[in-house]
Amino acid sequence: MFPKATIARFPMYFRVLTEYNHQNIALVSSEEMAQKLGITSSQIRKDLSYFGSLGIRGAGYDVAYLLAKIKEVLGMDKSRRLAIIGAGKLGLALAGYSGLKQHGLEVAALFDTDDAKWGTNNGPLPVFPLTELASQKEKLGMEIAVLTVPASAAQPVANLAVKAGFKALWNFAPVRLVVPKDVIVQYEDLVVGILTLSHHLARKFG
Amino acid sequence: MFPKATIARFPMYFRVLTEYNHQNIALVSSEEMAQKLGITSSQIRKDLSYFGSLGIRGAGYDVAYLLAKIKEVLGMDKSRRLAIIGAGKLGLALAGYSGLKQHGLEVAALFDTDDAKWGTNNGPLPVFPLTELASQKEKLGMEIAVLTVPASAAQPVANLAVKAGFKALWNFAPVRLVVPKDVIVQYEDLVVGILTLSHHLARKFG
DNA sequence: TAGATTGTTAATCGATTAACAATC
DNA sequence: TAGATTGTTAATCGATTAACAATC
Repeated sequence: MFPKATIARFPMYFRVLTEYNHQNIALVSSEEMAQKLGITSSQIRKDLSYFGSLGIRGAGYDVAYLLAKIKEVLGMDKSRRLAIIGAGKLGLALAGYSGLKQHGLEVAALFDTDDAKWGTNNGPLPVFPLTELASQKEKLGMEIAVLTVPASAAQPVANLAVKAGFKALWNFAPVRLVVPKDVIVQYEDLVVGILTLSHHLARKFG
Repeated sequence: MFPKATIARFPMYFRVLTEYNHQNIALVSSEEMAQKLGITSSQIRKDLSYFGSLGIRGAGYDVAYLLAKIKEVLGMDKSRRLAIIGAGKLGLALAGYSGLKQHGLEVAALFDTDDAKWGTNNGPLPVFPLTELASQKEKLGMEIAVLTVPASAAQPVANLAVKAGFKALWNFAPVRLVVPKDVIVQYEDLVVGILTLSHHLARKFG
């Protein structure tokens, strides 16, 4: 629909606009934002233009208005609830990650097959048996399933999430998932970034 | 130098080849890998071609040879040591993340300004005062600094890392860092993926 | 040799950027 | 009106894909 590179930059726009908003700056030009973000002002204007004529010629962009628009595009106008499946280190770290809440995302519960993890001992959030995924989804109104399980468990867990009615999966396991085509999967591969660095180091220093 | 999209796919190639290797499969075609990875065989052949003529016409690719080559490209032939700066939830989760070790990356130590975190109580790895960054870098041979600190601390911490001699930074704080041009920064923005999902949900269901 | 699959070219697709008319 | 900055077009750049000659 919209260029995915454009959508990927919106969180960055959201943050810079939030900052301007806190500083009570009412108007900002694409050039000012570009400088701050290290990209071109053309790119910002083009990205925003996909969603209408959001600025004021000769003046810039109204910070509050643009912020509202960006929240709308990113689905942040409504608080989205997440289910984290896999209460291991990564799952628990994400559960406590403040960046999620700052972007209107709320972890509602964790799930695990390991009964030693069930309950509310691991932090402020409850860990439920994986078998309760479907019922808790309805009860707590969760929309996105976060997969922080070992690679071998990812596909079966994805099947359960699909059966439970989740239409969006955020998958941290390095495994291609097979899902019905009305279900979207976002893959998060943490090693790509650091291996890119490793590649550059190897090129430069061996 | 090489297309960054190509380098970003190499970790995926590494994993699929490791799997073939474990299954004692000696030869594999670009088409077989493509099916498994959900991409085109053209793309695989093109990606690999940047690094030489790595396959055997009519036969495919020698798994062990290609694996060695990919490790070399990604700098995995030598174990790279990481310093994690910021022993919060995310830092500790990364410290214990098995995916790093599986890709030849070794967390050697954590650093924090909070004296309550110093020592070896948080797990198998020591947490040092941030003031020891430079001395421990030399002692432990760390090359990559991982920034898991709050946004407000990111730039000062990056300055310290640069002063300590780190030439590669893996930055989880949503902040553009200013560094000398011989220092590479890889930005990791965890909210991009999930906000992309949120965007799709908003489009489809409101 | 016949069959298979690579490596590479050329075409296509998508994303970025420069430039400027429109307009506040 | 004069100055500024948007929104949009066209040019450029980079990445993907199809097709096929080269060759095992």
